[in-house]
Amino acid sequence: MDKQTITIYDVAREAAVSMATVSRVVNGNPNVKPATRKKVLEVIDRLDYRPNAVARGLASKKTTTVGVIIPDVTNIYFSSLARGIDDVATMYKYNIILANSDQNGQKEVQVLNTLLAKQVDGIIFMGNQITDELRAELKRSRTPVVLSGSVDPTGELGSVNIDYVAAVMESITDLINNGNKRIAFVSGSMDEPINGEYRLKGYKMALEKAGIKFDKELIFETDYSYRAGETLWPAIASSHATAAFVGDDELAVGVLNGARDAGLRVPEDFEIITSNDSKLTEIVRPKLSSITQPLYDLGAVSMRLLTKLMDKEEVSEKTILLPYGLIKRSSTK
Amino acid sequence: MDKQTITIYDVAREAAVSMATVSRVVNGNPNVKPATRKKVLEVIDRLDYRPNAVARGLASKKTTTVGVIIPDVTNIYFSSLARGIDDVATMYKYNIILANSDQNGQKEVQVLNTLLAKQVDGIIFMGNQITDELRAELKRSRTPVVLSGSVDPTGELGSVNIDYVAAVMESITDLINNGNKRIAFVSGSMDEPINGEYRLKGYKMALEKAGIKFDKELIFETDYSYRAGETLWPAIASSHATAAFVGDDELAVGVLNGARDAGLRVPEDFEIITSNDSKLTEIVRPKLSSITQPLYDLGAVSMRLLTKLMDKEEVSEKTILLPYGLIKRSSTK
DNA sequence: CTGTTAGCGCCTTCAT
DNA sequence: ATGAAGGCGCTAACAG
Repeated sequence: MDKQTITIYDVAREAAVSMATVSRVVNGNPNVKPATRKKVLEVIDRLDYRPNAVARGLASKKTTTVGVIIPDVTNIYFSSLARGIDDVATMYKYNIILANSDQNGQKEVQVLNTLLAKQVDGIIFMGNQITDELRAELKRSRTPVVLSGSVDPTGELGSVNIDYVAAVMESITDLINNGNKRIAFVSGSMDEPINGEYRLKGYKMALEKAGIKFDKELIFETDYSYRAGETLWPAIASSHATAAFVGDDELAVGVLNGARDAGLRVPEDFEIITSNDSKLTEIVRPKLSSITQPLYDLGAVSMRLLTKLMDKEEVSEKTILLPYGLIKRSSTK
Repeated sequence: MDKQTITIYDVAREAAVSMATVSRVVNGNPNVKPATRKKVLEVIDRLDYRPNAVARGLASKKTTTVGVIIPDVTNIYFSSLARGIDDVATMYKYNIILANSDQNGQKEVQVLNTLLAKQVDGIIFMGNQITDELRAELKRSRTPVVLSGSVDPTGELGSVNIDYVAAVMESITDLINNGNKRIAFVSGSMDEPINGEYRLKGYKMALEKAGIKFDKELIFETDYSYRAGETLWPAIASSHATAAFVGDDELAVGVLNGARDAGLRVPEDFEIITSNDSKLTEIVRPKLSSITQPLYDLGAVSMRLLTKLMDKEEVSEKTILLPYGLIKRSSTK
């Protein structure tokens, strides 16, 4: 009936010591005579005792679990980050409660609240938009938070990502150097700072430097999905763009397939450069040129930063930028 | 400093009732006079009180969280299941602790133990092999378990999947009808029952029915990864197979690209049929023909089954088979 | 080095 | 309908 009935008290009795002592050996407290430690360990083993993490959490006010809010695990970009997060979490003895939010402000707030109710020691948030309500809740709870692969224009939250402005500027410049004058900018909602502020800025800077006039007809806003890219193709085609920068790999693959299924040759007739360098870029044909960013590391570093925050260590910089690169595969000339 | 200091006790004092009453309204216990309920609710709102789930878990012995052991979130097949699991979990007010195992027996046992230490109310396990040790641990803990998308030959664990034998048999038959006599069977480790028993059985049955002799040279065992498929291609080529059944989509894409990069035309020169009908099958060119299985639903149903088990409801059948299908896309004639 | 004693915040009988 | 009291299993001072 009961999950497990052996408590620290049983061990104490069997080993003829106090529960405090048992607690000490369980927690690796050095103040225990080797002999009694051995004895206790033996009893623990014999009784197959396992500390109840919930009770421990209540008493110590630390649950060794962190909440991870993710738009959709099914998206390879986010799941890659998640994997890095989990690995580092495990390394530091934490577990993660994963919750999908679909980038929906409502759900995010709700999920955050249940996470806080569960007394998570910290939170990692993925999502490109932070509603005011969410930000408010986040601040009210005095729980450490770090954004993973998401920017916070205000800089008040910990975050780790790459220099989107520079990365996009570089990739656009590349496209320009290949002779393209009309370059489509395809992304998710421009309301998301990462698109509307950072990436767009990089795009504009590159154009400006090359003396090309900005044309808002070349800006395409849609979802982060394969289907969205495919569907978008006709519109891109009629904009007379000869190349596209795309903000998400799945989306990029959609554009790629849209173009090819329409009879265009990539990169001869149309060039594409994408943003996340996920597995997908190598899986499709032609392989997609991409901004490279260390997805796994982004997650891993986020979690590492969070551990510091949770330990109340001093961190010199709450906003960490990881190196990015540009890899030319076969979707660009 | 403290995460949250308002306790049920504060609310009780402010509302001039006992904490028992507050507990009652919080838990929706009907034995509370509407008037006092209203008063309490008001104070709760004013003080912005939120029940501490850890304390609640300790007292009630239920944490409303379930553990999910997954080989790798980054694999689209598993993440699709995970998404279904999380959605249903949310629906039933549960949260999931997600832990990656890499299908490594050691890690699985370890992860299982920390999950149990955290007093999860139930466990969903994904992974194609259950080591004896793991099975033993699973049984010892009296925690409900259901396998999601994984078979348990012994049938003692709850599980939800599709009829792999029939599905594979059907797809192989299809390949045979297209004129193929030498069909490669590409899968993960044959030690995994899903491959070595179920799928292989379907494969053999189809051959037998068509009067084709089984040739073990056509059996290829490898990892579930894109790279593995690509790497495997030369071997497949030299086996003179004219078609392949593949047990995993990423792997199948690897084989596909391996074949195409080697100059073959698919499906004219080589046919491929894969197993999971994940997003990938539609993303690549040619699109992959596949056994179809409701990935999201597999996860969702698993979680639903788990809720029943956790509630100690009677379940007529612990092994649930969901319908599968076969979709002919462009990698088969 | 080891034991005692309070809680941690909430649920749950048992009375009233 | 409501209150009082005893845990749930463990940590954390505080004494010795």
